[in-house]
Amino acid sequence: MTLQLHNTLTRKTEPFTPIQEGKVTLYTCGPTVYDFPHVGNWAGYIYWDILVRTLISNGYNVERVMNITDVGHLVSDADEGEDKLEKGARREGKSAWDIAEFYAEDFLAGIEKLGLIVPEHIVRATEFIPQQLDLVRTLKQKGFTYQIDDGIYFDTSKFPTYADFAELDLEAQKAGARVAFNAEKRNPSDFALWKFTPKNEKRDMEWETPTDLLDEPVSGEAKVMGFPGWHLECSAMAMSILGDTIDIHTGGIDHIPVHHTNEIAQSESASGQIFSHYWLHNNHLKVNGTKISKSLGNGFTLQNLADRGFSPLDYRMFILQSHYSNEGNFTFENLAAARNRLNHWRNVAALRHQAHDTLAQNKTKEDDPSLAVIGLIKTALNDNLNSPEALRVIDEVFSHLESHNLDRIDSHALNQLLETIDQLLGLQLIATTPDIDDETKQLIIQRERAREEKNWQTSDELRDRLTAKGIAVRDTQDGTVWEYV
RNA sequence: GGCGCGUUGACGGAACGGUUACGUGGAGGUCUGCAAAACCUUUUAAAUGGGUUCGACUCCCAUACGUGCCUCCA
Repeated sequence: MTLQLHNTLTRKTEPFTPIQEGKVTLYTCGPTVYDFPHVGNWAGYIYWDILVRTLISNGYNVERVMNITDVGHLVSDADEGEDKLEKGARREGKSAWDIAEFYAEDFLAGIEKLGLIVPEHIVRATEFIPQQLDLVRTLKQKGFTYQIDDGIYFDTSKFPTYADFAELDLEAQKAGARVAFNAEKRNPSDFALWKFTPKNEKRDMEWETPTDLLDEPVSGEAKVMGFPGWHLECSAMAMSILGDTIDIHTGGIDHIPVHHTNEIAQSESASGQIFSHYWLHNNHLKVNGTKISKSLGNGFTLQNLADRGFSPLDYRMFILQSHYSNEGNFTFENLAAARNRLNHWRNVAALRHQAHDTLAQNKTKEDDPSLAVIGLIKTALNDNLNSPEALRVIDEVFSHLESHNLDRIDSHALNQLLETIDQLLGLQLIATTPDIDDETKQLIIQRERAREEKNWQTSDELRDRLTAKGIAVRDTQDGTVWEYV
């Protein structure tokens, strides 16, 4: 099956065809680094990691950009207009730069813990200020911008297809708007490309506004300091690194109506080209049936999970159990179910240390269930990243393997299956299931001897010693099999 | 007020117009020196009401409930 993806642009699941044969350019909207990422944030990154792995398994060379938003992402609550980074800095008594650095590092550490493939380009908004200003300049020269008191704005009425991507009803929104909008804006949907630092205010992060971007002097000041609007960075980074048109752009569904709509407007207005051929959006994760929000305190972090005894890979398994377009529900009970499933898989993976590859010669896909299922896993993922289906077929083959005696298992084929699962799903089954040491093996052999002599007391003692080492044994018709406790 | 999405068994969660999803948990059983694991069985599955159809969890309509977004909130 060729790769099919659901494209938000067309609202259809369609075959994937890259611009350039054999190569995929991919942009993933990354985090705003003002706090620890929570489980909902990570869910998206896990799903897009599966996308990358699936693309690679289809033979594509993937070049991927992920941004780290370290400036310009404003809050909208009571203290409207404030920058999240600056706010975080005030909260913690540090500078915005310190805040960005700290949480960016934490994010990168999380990528490592979850076994996510690191994007080729992880770039920070503050490293791309000149490119962002260039983009504003181009838009200004083409007549898409205007200046008001607090910044330079994009005139969405100049981009006739503005409402198409999110299927917005701009008139209806105008009528029903809850929040009073900036009266100086020409259209309610217009958004800031570049904001001016308010008078009598000193930001940690600000840059001089090039004079050629200004329609008129601001309050007679010689130097006008400012900072980029939040949407600008993604367009500037994507186009300057990957080109005017990219293959795939991913993000959370919340980005459809505003952020991605604005990205499309400013990018396509500047370049005159299609910005991205495919747009993929992950649904949001709920916690205990409700939205994740700061005020509820339900935005669990990886550290919160670790405190309760759950590993990042347990969480990865939990996420893969539901489809990226499905609204997931996180509870610790469900996470425990995922952990149990993963532990079960690890014990199947451990069978490779105990089986032989005597059957390996002349093995074909038809002969061996382990090899046969590899194709099924790829087919599932090629069907719009259907990870739950992939897990299902793995469960089936694992169940099949377990129900047979060891001598029916081909360790060579099992190894190949495990490698494939690790490549496609990143569950690190091989890395987390080392062989037992020689001393432990000796204990198992001694116990088998004791059992042959029907010396139950000795064999039970040996079993206890093995348990203390974290190894459980089960006695089958053709010998003892060990597992991790 | 506007626009949208969802509602599957104890819990999570897929596919599919007609066949046991699968996983986790509970109960019983087989096997076993005892265990464990595995296997088998079981744990009334499709919010409600209509319709289309030979046949609907799967398509259409309505109702209820839940939920998301509405201009800088993952």
